Amino acid sequence: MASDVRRDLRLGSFLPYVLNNLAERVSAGLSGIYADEFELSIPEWRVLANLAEHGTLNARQIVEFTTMEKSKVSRAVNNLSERGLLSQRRAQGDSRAKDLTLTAEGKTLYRKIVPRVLGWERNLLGELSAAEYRDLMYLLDKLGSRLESIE
Amino acid sequence: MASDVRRDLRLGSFLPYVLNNLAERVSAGLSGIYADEFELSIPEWRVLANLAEHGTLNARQIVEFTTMEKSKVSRAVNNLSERGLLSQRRAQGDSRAKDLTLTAEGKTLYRKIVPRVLGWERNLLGELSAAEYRDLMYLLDKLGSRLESIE
DNA sequence: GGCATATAGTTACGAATGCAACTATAATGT
DNA sequence: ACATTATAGTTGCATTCGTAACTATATGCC
Repeated sequence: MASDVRRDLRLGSFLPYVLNNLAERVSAGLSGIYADEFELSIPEWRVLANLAEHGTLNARQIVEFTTMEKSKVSRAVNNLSERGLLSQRRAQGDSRAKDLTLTAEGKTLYRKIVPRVLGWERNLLGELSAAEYRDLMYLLDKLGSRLESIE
Repeated sequence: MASDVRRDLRLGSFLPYVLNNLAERVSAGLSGIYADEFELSIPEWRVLANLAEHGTLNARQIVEFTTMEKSKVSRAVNNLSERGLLSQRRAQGDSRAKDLTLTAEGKTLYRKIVPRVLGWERNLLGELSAAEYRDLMYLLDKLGSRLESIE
């Protein structure tokens, strides 16, 4: 209804602003773990985590999962590859694509990081009840799908 | 309780990951407006919006409100100043600091942008009820304060 | 088959970023 | 008053980033 239309902008209740502030601070806090302790950049960590979760992927699929730029993904993949954390192999059906898979070393590193980041998340969520957590994830998901349909 | 402790990481329900993905996509969508139509970078828009909302501020205060790097703020302020959108004046009590205020031109630009970004937000929030919106903001706020206390 | 178009991934290059060092001024302790 | 430490803001520099151009391969169409 028309009376609901806000005419002035209050940053404190402007969702994009609140969301971004929070996300950046969460990201900074968390990346303290994988940057300082495991020498992974944020893009590298995201590639590692997606490969650990989904198994073999190519770069395009990682782009889809993470919404990172394909050049960013390309560079992160190369860094991880040089460190021996993932292996690349030309895809069977399409020789433009490369199948990316974590090496044993990559999986081992991942398994070391997981409990640390889950612990950090648990600490962050400390004050939320299970119901609140569910609500939050539900609402964020809803916004995510909405965003897709916008464009 | 101990049985609640997750041992494996699922990115789709890992809050930092979900939050960041969403925030980045929201930011990208929104910045389409002030970048393409008004030639403002994200840091410039944030400085502009904070000055519009809070009146005169110095750079340190903008850093506090936005959690941006102070060098980022410094450069955004200089750009806006060169474009005549804000004016700087040495602070009365402290001659290290500069009081920053939007010029008439800055305020005019801001007033042009506000309805566009509010419209965009309204579209994004389309599917959320008022109660859901309240819950979401409440939960994000709660996480924000929690984050402060973590460090 | 052969040409046009689409896609996977890389890379060159200019712009933006973050950190640390720096200048200038203020506040504090003795 | 003087030395020490803290703070406001700027800037140099190396790194990271995003865009666009590029190579190579695949797909669709005639």
